[in-house]
Formats: sequence, structure tokens, C-alpha cells
Amino acid sequence: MPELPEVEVCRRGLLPEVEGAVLLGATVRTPRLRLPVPPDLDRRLAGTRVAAVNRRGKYLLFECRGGAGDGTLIIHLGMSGNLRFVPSGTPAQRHDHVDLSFARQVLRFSDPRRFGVVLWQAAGAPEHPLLAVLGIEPLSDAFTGDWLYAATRGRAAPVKPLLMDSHLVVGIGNIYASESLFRAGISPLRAAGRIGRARCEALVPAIRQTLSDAIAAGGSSIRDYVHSDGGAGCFQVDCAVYDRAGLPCVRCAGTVRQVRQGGRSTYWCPACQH
DNA sequence: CCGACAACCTGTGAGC
DNA sequence: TGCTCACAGGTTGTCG
Repeated sequence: MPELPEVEVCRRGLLPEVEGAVLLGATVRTPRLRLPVPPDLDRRLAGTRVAAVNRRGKYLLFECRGGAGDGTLIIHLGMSGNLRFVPSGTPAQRHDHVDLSFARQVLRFSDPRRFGVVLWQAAGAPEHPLLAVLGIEPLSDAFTGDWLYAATRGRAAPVKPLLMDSHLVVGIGNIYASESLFRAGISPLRAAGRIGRARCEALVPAIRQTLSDAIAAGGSSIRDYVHSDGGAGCFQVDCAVYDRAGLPCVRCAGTVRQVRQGGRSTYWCPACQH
């Protein structure tokens, strides 16, 4: 899936088409995603106007006003999800699970692995449990070296899987965790609690820069990711270590290595990262 | 509380 | 060609 940059690129692509537009309704073909799609989604959305499209971590939040009542349409793309516009009446393919119908076009949610999520949150209700547990936004001003230093004290877990823990900090997925640590010169195997203050001060901008660069590049596109307008991203070619096991390090004469952490592949250069 | 792991799904590529 | 296996961008729940 989309990590934070891809979701942000998607959001920005959506914005000009969707903001201020009125939703005619929703067609749910597959109610069984990671969580059940609300059976009354069509009734909730019909007649609402999309006042804004926001992002929290990897969740897209469509702020809907009017209709049967204000609320937020929550969409997560999971591992393999995408959103794109198709002309009204376009036949649905195998993994096209939900259509959001506008007057001039349809925004179609497609997700082969069905790890994604489409939910409705009525205005005034307590924050959705999925959102309530989310950690800090890595592109916010609150994400500082001081914060990271304090947040990692006493943590024995390796820093790489910890960076991917959305309860701590949101949006950093498997690709950008490896890339950020390479940029900061920190070994993914190092216990998070044993990273000193100065290196935390270095890691924060490394993460921020990695994510910002990816957003600027238009997001990555490995396999499933598609821009909201159907175009493919292009950050993938710029990966320094991710998916480069056995290849030469871009910075030194060393060789990129691969290891498994928490069931996920990690890539790093043992010569550059300690 | 913390950390490791299985589970949820389908598609793809490698190897036999 | 066709089978099996490992693995893929995420997150939750469970267990020790």
C-alpha cells in the first residue's frame, strides 16, 4: 500500500475534483473489507457535499455536510487499495468494491487484498477507535528529536519495526522506514531505546525529508498503487536500500543486506548504518 | 506495558 | 505447462 506519501498524493489528486462536489450516493459491491462497510453507507452519503478531504496517518477523511446528516467518510487503502475516477457507467472489475458517485464521474475504490477500510463516522460521535489510537504525525511540528528521544526511552524493540508502529508515529511503512534509517545512518536492528539524543535529532529530519521527497516525487508505485487520476508514481526508482539486497550501496563500497524483522523485510547497509 | 507472531486476503514470480 | 511456496506497500488481536 500506500504509505503516508502515497496517501497524501492521492488526497491532493482528489481535492480539486471532489471538494465542494455533491455525492449522489455509494454502491457497495463487497461489504467485507478489513472491517465491514456500513450497510447504510449509500443513505448516509446521498446528498452530502464534500467540504474537505483530510488525512490522518494513512486514513483519508472526507468531510461530508448535509444530506441525512454531517459526518466523515473514512477510507484506508490497506496494502493494495487505490482510488480512481472512472466515467459513470464504467463496468466494475473483479476487485472494485465501492463506488462513490458524483454528478460527473465515479470515484472507485479497488483493493485486491481487501485490507482496506471504508467507514462512516457521524458528526458529534466520539472519535473513531481506529483514529483515536493513532500516534504523532511525522510531518507536524510536534514531531521533534526531543519527542522521539522521550518516546523511545526504555524501548528494547529494534528501531525499524518501532518506526512502523502507528500507535507511536503514523504513516511510516516498510519502504520509508528502511529508507529513513539509511538516510540517518542508523542500523534498523538497534534497540530504539539505545539511540542517543543527537541521533534522534538526526532521525527526525531524515524521516521528514524521506516522506517529503516521496510526496514531491508523486508517491511510489510498486505494484498496486495508482494515483487518483490513474497515473503511476515514480519514487520507487529512487530507493537507496529498499528491495536492493545484494546490490552495491549507493553511498559506499558495501553491499545492501536484507533481514526479516517482525515478518517484514528490512534493507540496510551495514557499513553506513550503526 | 512490551514484544513477537498469526491472521486477514489475492496476486505474482521463482523454482521444480 | 502447471503446481507449490514465499512474499508483497498494513493493521489488529492474542499470547507469553
